[in-house]
Amino acid sequence: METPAETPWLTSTQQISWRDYMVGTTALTDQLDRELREGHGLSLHEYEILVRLSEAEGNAIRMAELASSLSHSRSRITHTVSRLERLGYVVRGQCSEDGRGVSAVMTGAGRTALQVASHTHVEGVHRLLVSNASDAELAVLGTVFARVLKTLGRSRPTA
Amino acid sequence: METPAETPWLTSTQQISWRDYMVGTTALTDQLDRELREGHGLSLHEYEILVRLSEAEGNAIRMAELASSLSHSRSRITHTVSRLERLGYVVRGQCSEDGRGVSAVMTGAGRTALQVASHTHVEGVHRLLVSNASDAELAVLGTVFARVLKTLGRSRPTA
DNA sequence: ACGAGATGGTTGACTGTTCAACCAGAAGCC
DNA sequence: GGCTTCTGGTTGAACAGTCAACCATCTCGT
Repeated sequence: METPAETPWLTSTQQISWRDYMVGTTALTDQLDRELREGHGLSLHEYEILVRLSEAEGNAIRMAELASSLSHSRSRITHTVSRLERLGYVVRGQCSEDGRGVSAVMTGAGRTALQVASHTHVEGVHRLLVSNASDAELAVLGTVFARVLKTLGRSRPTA
Repeated sequence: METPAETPWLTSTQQISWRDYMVGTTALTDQLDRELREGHGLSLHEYEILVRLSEAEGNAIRMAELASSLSHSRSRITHTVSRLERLGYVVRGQCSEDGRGVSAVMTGAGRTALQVASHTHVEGVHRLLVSNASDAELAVLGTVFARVLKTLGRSRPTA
């Protein structure tokens, strides 16, 4: 922990890949977020929450589970869900079986908003990312980041 | 623009890849940012700016160029450079050849801070990403996002 | 040479995220 | 039962980023 020991410097090829990835990801998420906001007044993060809810049993997911499934902090989820609640797309419900628990539940309006917005979103993902990668390449993205997630394991923020 | 025409829905395989990528990227950048902050009081974005400056002729780059090379808005660069200036790692300089131009110039303290922080950063990138991908896979990341950047072309924010 | 428009950069208000502090309920221990 | 500790969730302040408005300078057409 004291001496950095041998720092494993990246080769210049690796550096270039890393940089393209970093900048490209920034530009991509920025653009998707912008399109969703302009078209539907919904941020990309809000949209992702609605997607998770739409797939869940009873359209309900507990806050902590939402947090970990998106790699967001609990406090961030609290704020974002509050916004969605203000929009009328979600309501909070008490969780049976755990007195502390709170679950976010998607409303009918939320489902409708999601369905409308999904066209914009999916079209964007397709145009910007999917059409720029073969199925094999896209699969590489997926598996690499699945490994990253596994490496990070439970070391995610809990504030 | 009116009818969404045919929305190109993703296959479920594509969806899984997309989601792993999204969540994994969030977790990865979050972790790298955290390590840099805790170890060196520098955000990942600030660090990236210092890297660009360290590679530039005279350790100086114009604000707009910095913005486009990082896919950040100009206003964002203004704010971030101001922070770096407050830290003493950067100073602003008038740009010869263009009266409007301002260039960020890295100071000696900035170079030192960058060198120290680079161990943490590179070690993190290696541990979390590089060691989770073969060279070929890493290259795929790079080329895919290079294509994404090309697709986005000059449609990046300019505010 | 001059006006119209594009580009470069900053500012200030607003929105979103983080962080630390906090309360409430659950779980484990004796 | 009554501690202690851990987990779930919220809160409010501080901080980072966006957005729109703004001024200055450069560019180009005429």
